[in-house]
Formats: sequence, structure tokens, C-alpha cells
Amino acid sequence: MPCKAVPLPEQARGGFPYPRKQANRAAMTETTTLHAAFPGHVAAALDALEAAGTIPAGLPRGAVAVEPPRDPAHGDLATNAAMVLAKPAGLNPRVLADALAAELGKVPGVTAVEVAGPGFLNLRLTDAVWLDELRAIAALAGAYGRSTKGGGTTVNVEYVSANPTGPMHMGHCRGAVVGDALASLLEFAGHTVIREYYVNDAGGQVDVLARSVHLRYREALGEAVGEVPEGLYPGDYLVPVGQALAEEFGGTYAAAPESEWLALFRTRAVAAMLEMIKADLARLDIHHDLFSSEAELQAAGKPQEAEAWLRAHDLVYDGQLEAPKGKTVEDWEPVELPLFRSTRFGDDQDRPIRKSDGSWTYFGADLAYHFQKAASVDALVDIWGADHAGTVKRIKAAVAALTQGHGPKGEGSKPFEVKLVQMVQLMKGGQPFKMSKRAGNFVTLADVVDMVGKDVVRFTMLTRKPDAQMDFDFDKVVEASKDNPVFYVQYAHARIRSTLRKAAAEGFAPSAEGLELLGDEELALVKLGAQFPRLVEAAAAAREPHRVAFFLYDLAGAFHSYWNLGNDKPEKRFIVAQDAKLTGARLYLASQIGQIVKNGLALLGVEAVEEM
RNA sequence: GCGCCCGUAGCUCAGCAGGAUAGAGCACCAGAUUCCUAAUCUGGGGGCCAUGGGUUCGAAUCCCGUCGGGCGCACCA
Repeated sequence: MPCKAVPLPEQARGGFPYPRKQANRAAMTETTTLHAAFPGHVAAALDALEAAGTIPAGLPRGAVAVEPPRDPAHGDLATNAAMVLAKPAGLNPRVLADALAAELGKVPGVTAVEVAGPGFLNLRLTDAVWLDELRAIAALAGAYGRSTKGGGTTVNVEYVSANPTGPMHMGHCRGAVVGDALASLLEFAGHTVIREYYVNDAGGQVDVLARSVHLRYREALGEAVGEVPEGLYPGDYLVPVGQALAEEFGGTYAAAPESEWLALFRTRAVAAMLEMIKADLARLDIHHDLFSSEAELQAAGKPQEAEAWLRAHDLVYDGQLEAPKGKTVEDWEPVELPLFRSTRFGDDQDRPIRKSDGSWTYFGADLAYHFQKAASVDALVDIWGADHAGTVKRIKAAVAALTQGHGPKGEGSKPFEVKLVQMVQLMKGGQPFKMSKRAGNFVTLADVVDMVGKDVVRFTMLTRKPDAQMDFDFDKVVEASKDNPVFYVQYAHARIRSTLRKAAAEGFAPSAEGLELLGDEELALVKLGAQFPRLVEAAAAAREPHRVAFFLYDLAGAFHSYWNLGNDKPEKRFIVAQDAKLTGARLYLASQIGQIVKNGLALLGVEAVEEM
């Protein structure tokens, strides 16, 4: 469908004033990490083979990987290049592997190249290469692991976006933490990130909120309101909102018709709820750059513009919805509504953008909202709860359409991903705990954070992949908090810091002077730590911050293991009083491992504590 | 009925854009502390990666079917 002739509305280009943040640039010294260097070496070796005519030019190298083998006995790095390229090159993997091995053997720091298994190339590196990496960590410090892979492109991450009808509860928690950690991760991986919260302040739920507040307002004026009627929010958190309105307006709206106060109360109530939500998020150290209001979006006429544009492209038409299948709806009757042709982009059904009363559906406004967002950034990521999974297709369809994509998968459109975080099953003493905002028996996020702490909540939410359901048992998390992995990781950092303090008191300082004294056990720690930059890039690309948490757990485990060698063998301790040079080198190692832990925890928003 | 997600050790979960012998924690068993923080560590048992096909040099990973669990399925948000 040709839709390039009609330009986008101006507003969609300029739109909201998105704050442009400076892309965080890594300290661009000469310092290169090993992980960044070796894929380049492999590529250069392949170039050399091309130049020599061993392999044809232009082979697709996308599948070539350079990574540490799972089994350390296989060396320090392995590449599958020969296996992947053998077929397109029309060569026996073995022949190609041998040729590549000869090239890679010339790379400085490579001591051995072995062809193994079906055609893996296993590289062994000199200790000096790893010691250089250690120096690189020291040089880069807080920037170690930072990547430029994102190329400075701007990514908008929308997360939380809870309805402003009450405080944050535990159901919101996972998306909040995952979204926030992802935003940090993307920043670290070289993107400019906008953290955005979409405020659904225009729908029916906020009218309910306004009415609920009106009740509290009358209550504050001395009226006996009794039980909060069915259909209104019963939570106590609305009491102070009602009181504030009573103080400000006295009895003016007590008996007035709804039309006189609804809009006012809605505005006030939403503002109060947003303040509450911001405070709740602050407890988790979550701070959005931008709160976008659905009501303002509508007031500014954005949905109309989107509709007009879509109609001009025959992507919105007036039609009838099909009756729902597979379940009977009592009072279903066909109506004609403006429908977006989401089926053209892979959805099962065309979707209404306005209700029969002419007002916007959630989707109609959301579509315009995404139109806005897409206009000013390079890529969009939404973090949604799995209960909204059913609406993913339509919004993806909308973004594809509005950003000029074509085909069932929106090819050519603005990159847009919806990451679903699965439900958190709240448990109490092994029993499921049902929450309902309407019933008012929900567990607030604030309560839980106060109980177990920000770090526990954040880390716990990041210790499984987002697309798996999880249980969150209060009793377990509170009681067994010492078994919580977050302490294990924090402890590693605290131990390191503590050791450095103690060493300083005894006159020792980290020093790169005697690094060659470090042995295999120490180098194993370096090798594990050196994977951090690689991990950051992979986690960012997959939009999976939980990988950082698992990596840190592994790194902490390796550190604790090494530490305990010193229990039986005093000569393995960090501080070896009679050998200042060795002590300096080990402290240097410890310091760098601590730095990596700290950098990783920073991405997760967890404190790297000095002591425990 | 349809769509999306999940199914890996007794339990809770990892498994790095398919890669070499599938890992960790908890629980269970046996050990380590006059010593840099034992909130730690060492060792042991325990798996048909739900299941049946397919793709290929190679599958827990990708594709299809089946079974089991979760979420959603008119104008709600």
C-alpha cells in the first residue's frame, strides 16, 4: 500500500518535548578490553584468508562467535568460524580451521591454536593478556563494561505506567524493576535512554477515582458516608485527598451535581495519586525522565491527527466488530465503529479506536501516544504486564502502520518491542495471596520495600527471566533474607572493600607491580570477570537485565571460593604480610573484581555496600 | 474455540542470538572457622531437558503436533 506520498503530521515529528540526554560516552582512552579486541582479530584473520584467496570474499559472518568455552580445558577463547563458514566457503571445516588457525597464531598474546571437535578453534592466551585486562579494568573503573554498541541511538523505555488510581502494589513491582534495570543496561551499552511513564488519566477508571475522592471529601466535611459503595475505591489512601479538597473548597461541591466537580476532582485526585506513585518508585530508586499524560495527549488533539492520517492511508475505516468467539457475551450487539486495520499487520481482528459515544478507546489514545514517541526516538521498548499480552499485536500493528512499515511484521518500521513481564504470584506462608485494588486488600510496594529493603526487592525481581512466572513469598523473603542471593553478591563486594581497608591499615596498597606473581587461581577470577563487557552487550541486545544478576552471582561465587583457599593455606590470602609485592598484586586483583561487582550492581540499582 | 508465555534435579530457577560431558541455590548426607568478615567454602547423591516428529555437521535452544500450567479474547484499562 503506497503511503509515502502523504507526509506525517507536523506534530508527530516535533511532538512532546523529549529531553535529550547526552549519550554517556565511555572514557575513550586507548584502553581496549579483550572481549572487544578478539572478534576483531578473528575478522582480520578471515580478511587475510580472503586476500589470500583461501575463502571467497563476502561470506556472511553474522554467525561467527568468539567466546570463552564452557570447559576451561578447551582454552581461553573458542571460535566456531570454521564450522559456520565451511559450507558457504565450499570447504571442509577441517581445512578451513587449519588455515584460520595459522592466521590466528600470529595474533600477539595467542600461545596456541588447536582445532578441536567438529571444527572449533581453541585459543590459548598468555597470562600477560589477562593481566592487561586487569589493568584495563583499573583504567576504566566505573566505565569497565560500558559499550558503544548502541551507537548513541535513542531508545525510549516505557515502564510502570500503572493507573493513577492508587499506590503501587506488588503486582507493579516486577515491571518497574525490570524496566528500570533495562534502561540502565541500555544506557551502559551505548544508547541514549528516555525513561517514560504513560499516565492513563483519561479513562473511566479515573472517573471512578474522582467519585471515590468526592465521597472522602464529603466524609471530611462531616457527612456520615458509611461503607464505601461497590464500584468505588475503598482504600484509606484517598482520605487525605478528600480532606485536602475539603479544606480548599469547603462545602462548595458537597451537594453539587457531578458535572460541576468531576473534572476538578479528577485532576486533583490524579495529581495526588501520581505524587504517591512517584514516592513509591523513589523507594526503589526509580525515577522517570518523563510522565506523559493521556488526558493532555487527547486535549492536544493527537488521536484525531493519528486517525486522520490513518484514514488518509485507508488504515482506519468505519465497520462492525465481529462477535467475540469462544465465549458468549450477554448483551452483545453489532455497532459501527472506526476500526484500525490491524489485521494487515498480523492481528486477528481490526480494532476500534473510538467508542460508540465518540470518545477514544484506550487503544485509540495509546496508538497516538506511540506515534508521538516513535517520532522522536530511534527505538521503542514497552514493558508490560502479561495481562496485557492480548493487546500487543494491535499496538505493534499500529506502530508499524504509523511509522510506515509494510507487511505482516511491520518490516521497515520503527523498531518497537513489547517486553512482557509475567505475573508475580504473591504468596504468604506458602499460600497464594490474592490482591484486589477494589477490595483494598492489596500489598503495597512501599510496605514490602520497608520490610525487606530496596536491594532485596530489586535483586529478587531480577533473578529470573521476565517471561517466566514467579512466586514472591513474603514470609520466605523476610525470614530467609540471609539466603537471598543479593547478600551473597553484596558480601563479595563488602569483603573486598573490607580487605582493602584492612590492608591499608597495615601499610599495603593495591599495585600492578607484581602482577606476574598471580597464579592460575587468580587468573581464573580475571577470566571470569573479563566476560562482563561481553555479557553487558548480550544482555542489552536481548533486553534481559536478569543476565547481569546471574553473572554477578557467579562472579561472587568464584570470589568466595578463592577467598576460602586462604582458610587452609595462609599463603593464598590476599594479605601475605611477608610478601608486599604479592600482596599488592592480589589487592589489585581484588580491587578490580570489586569494581566489576560494583559496576554490575549499579546496572541493577543495587547498592555495592562497603560492609555488612 | 483462538492468541501469547511457560514446562530443565525433590523444590526454586540459570543455560550466554544451536556448539564440545546440561549448571546453581535450597533441601538431604559428610566435612572446613586459634586464620584477610563462616552472610563463606569443600565433597557426595540426585535429570528420557513434558512428549512425538522435523530441520543439520550438532538441538534443552529453531519449526510442527500432542499433553500440562499461566495470562488474555467485544467499545474496560
